[in-house]
Amino acid sequence: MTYALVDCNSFYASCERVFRPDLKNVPVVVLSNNDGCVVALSKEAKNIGIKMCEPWFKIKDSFSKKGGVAFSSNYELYADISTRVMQTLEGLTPRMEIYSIDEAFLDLSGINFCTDLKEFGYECQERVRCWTGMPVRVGIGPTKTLAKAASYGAKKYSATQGVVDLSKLERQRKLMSIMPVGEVWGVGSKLRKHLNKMGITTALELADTDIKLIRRRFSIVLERTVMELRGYPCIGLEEHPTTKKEIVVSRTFGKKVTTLESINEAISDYAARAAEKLRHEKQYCRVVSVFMRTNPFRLQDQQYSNILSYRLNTPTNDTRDILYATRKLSKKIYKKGYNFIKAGVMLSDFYDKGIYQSDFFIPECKRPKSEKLMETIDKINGTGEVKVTFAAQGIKKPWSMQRYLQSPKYTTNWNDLLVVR
DNA sequence: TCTGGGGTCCTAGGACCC
DNA sequence: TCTGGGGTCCTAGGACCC
Repeated sequence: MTYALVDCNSFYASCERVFRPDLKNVPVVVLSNNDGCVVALSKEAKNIGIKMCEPWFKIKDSFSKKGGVAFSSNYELYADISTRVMQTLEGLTPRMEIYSIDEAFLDLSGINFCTDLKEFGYECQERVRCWTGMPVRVGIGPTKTLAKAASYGAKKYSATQGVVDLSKLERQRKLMSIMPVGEVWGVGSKLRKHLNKMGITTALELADTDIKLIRRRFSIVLERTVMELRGYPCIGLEEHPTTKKEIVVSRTFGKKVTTLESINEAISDYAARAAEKLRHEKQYCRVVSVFMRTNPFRLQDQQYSNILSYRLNTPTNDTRDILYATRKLSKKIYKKGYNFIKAGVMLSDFYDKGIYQSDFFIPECKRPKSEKLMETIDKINGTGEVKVTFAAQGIKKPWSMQRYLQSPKYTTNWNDLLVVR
């Protein structure tokens, strides 16, 4: 096998730059919801010492003084640019897997017979840059884990100009010998600490560790990672997205919420969004859960966190059924006298349409014309600004998130089209 | 004042069955 | 004196990913 991992450089920050060429060479950061903390940063921002996940309020002043520019998250823009990048890549290979909003695995089997793989990598870069304005790097290897490692090398060492080919064993071992084990795909902070204690600090040392020992001390997951590092593919290409097993919609509130009424509004809003996602998956759910919690960073506040589930008699994807369940649940777990900062809705136990075991003793109560109604709502809400909502979702939504620094939706809203004077 | 959101997979342990 | 063995299913929790 030969895989290529195509990875966008500082994806969100690069998206902000696509329509703002003046930001070239300027430190750029993108913030999480409510302008909470840094979730993406350009190379220039890294160079002036900004770190991933840093709370914005702590670095705001010094960052602006150094000439940096910050943006609130603009997911409409990022999703659209992502689609363009993926469409461009699809033209370069017969088989590919969209792995995340900013990464794709390409199957290069066969391509290595017609062209030099490194050359192919540069062609990829050039085409994506030309067609979408997005800078990418390309890592190539015989397994997905090695392709990931190659991408790490391409990011870390500028001499590679963003393309690394690990087809050859000696190249694999050379890079792995200088790659910290924590950078390996599948090794997180907990595993890293554990491995370090055993004296394993580089990717190469992990690759050379006895496989039986790995299986005994850890699990089959790490065993696969080790085999992949040795060049034996254990993780295949997933071309077609699988149906989801759960759907979560949760948000931190723009400001603290104390009354059941407001928290109910927020939860109903998330429930409606979750139901919409469920219908998009063409699935029906049987279990609905609700959770809410206070702000753990406010040590002076009384803390409370709870989650509760409700099992419906019949799987549904009708927003009204889900709203009924979430209303019951939030009433049960809500407690007076607490400052809530976050809540969420979770849907699980999915079924395909009409395929489920119904209860012998409880008569089914199907809502009339449910499908047509939901379809119509989704259609209206999918077209633009005008939204049909349920009364429970509230009107003013004082709890909704705050985004003070958002860029225009250049590619998805007519009013936000770029104007050139 | 102020700290994100959305997923998957694996394992251990308990309940329960014959 | 002495109390088995084998299996499934479900759930919670932990780890990882972007």
